[in-house]
Amino acid sequence: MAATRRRPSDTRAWPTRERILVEASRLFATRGFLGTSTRDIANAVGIQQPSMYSHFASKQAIAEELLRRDLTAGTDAMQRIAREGGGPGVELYRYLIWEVRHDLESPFDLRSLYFSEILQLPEFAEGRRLLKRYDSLVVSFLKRGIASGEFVDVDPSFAKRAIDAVILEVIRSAALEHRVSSDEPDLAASFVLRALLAKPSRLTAIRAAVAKLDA
Amino acid sequence: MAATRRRPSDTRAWPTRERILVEASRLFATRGFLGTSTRDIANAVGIQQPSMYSHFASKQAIAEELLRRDLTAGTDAMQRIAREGGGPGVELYRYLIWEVRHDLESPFDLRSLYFSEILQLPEFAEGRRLLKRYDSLVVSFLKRGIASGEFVDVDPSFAKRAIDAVILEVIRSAALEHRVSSDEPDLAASFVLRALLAKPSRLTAIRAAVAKLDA
DNA sequence: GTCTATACCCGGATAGAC
DNA sequence: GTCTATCCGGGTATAGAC
Repeated sequence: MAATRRRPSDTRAWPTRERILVEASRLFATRGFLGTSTRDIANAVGIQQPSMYSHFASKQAIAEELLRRDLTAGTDAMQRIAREGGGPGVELYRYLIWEVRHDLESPFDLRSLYFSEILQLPEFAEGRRLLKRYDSLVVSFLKRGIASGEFVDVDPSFAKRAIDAVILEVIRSAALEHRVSSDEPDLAASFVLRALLAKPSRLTAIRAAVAKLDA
Repeated sequence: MAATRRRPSDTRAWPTRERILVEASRLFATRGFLGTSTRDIANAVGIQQPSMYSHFASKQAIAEELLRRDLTAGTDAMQRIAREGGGPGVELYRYLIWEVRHDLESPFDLRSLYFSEILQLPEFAEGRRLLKRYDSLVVSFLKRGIASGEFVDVDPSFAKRAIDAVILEVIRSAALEHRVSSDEPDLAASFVLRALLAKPSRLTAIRAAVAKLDA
C-alpha cells in the first residue's frame, strides 16, 4: 500500500500571489476563514502583512479566487467525463477518481470553504452561483443513472450530499494525517458506487472498464 | 414526506448556562470556534459579554463541555445497542438511526468541533481522548461485521470515516436548510448499509427486524 | 512589490459595584 | 449572577517611502 506525501511541492520559487493562495487555503482549512488572520497568511508566506494587499484587495478576494478555480475545474471535469460516455456507473466512478485525486494533489485545501457556512454570507454570491451550477450538474447526472435503472432509486439530492461528504472526509483526513494511502481514490469511489449501484456486483466490471479507458 | 423544524425549542426559560451552550454551538457551527467571539455568544443569549464568565472560565471551556456531553452520549448509545445484539447489520443500522436522530433533535450543533482542526490544538487533549475511545469502539464493531462476513471486506478505518462523513453531512444540511425531512435518518443509514453489506438485499430484512425491536 | 508606520475596531478576559 | 468600565493584544486595511 503505497503512500504519497501530500503537497510535496516546494513553493518557494512560486510567484507571491500563488503562495498566498496556497498558504491561505491551508490556514482556512485548519482555522476557518474567519479564524485566519491576514497576519497568519503573511507569516506563512514570509512577507509583511500589508504586502498582501498588492496582490489581493481583501481577505475575501483570496477565498473567492480559490472557490472560482476549484469550481470551474470540477465542472469542466464532470462535463468532459460525461462527453466521453460509458454509462452512469462508469462515468460516476471516473468522476470520483478524478475528484479525489485532484483534491489530494492540489496545493489548495478548500474544505472549510464548502463546509462552513461562510458561503452563506452575502459577500459570497458569486461562489454560491458557481456551486449551484456544479451541484445541479451532479444531480442531473445522478437522475439519469436512476432513470436508466443502473442506480438504486434514492433521492438524488441526498445521494449528491453523501458523495460530497465522502470526498470531503478523504481530503480532511489526508490533511490531518499528512500522508494518505494511494488507493484512497478507489476506496472512496467504490464505497459510493456500492451504495448507489442497483447491482453492486457490477463494480468489478466498472473498474475494469475504466482501467481500459484510462490506459 | 413529513418535515420537522429543527430545534423548535423555546430556550428562553432555560438556565443561562444551558443557553450559552446552545447558542455557542450554533455559532461555532456557522462561524467556526475561532471565528466566534464571546460577544457574539453573549449577544445571542441576551446578556453582556463579561456575564459569560460567571458560567464558564473561558471560551474553550464551553467547547470542552459540548464535546464531553456529545461523546459520552454517543459512546453510551453504541454500547447499549451492542449489548442488545442482533448482529452487525442490525446493530449498525440501529446505531446510525439513533445517531442521526440524536443529532437532529439535539439543541447543540457540534459539527465544526469535529470537522475543523481545533481538536488538534494542544488545549483540547481531553476531547481528543474521548474521541479516540469512541472511534475505536466504532472500528472494532466494523471489524466484527467484516470478520463475520456480513460486511464486505473494506478497510474498517476508511468505513468509519465514510460513516462519520455521511452523518456530518446530514447535520450540516439540516442546519443549512432549517428544515429536514423526517426520513433523513433512514436515508443516511440505508446509504451506509448498502455500501457495507455483503448482500445489500438484506437491507429490507434488517429494517424490518429493527422496526420490530423498537416497537 | 515590499517595506514601516499607523488608524481604528474588535478580540478575550478581569475588577469591582449592585 | 449580571452589570459597567477597562486593559491590552490582535484584527483589517490604508498611507507613503524605497
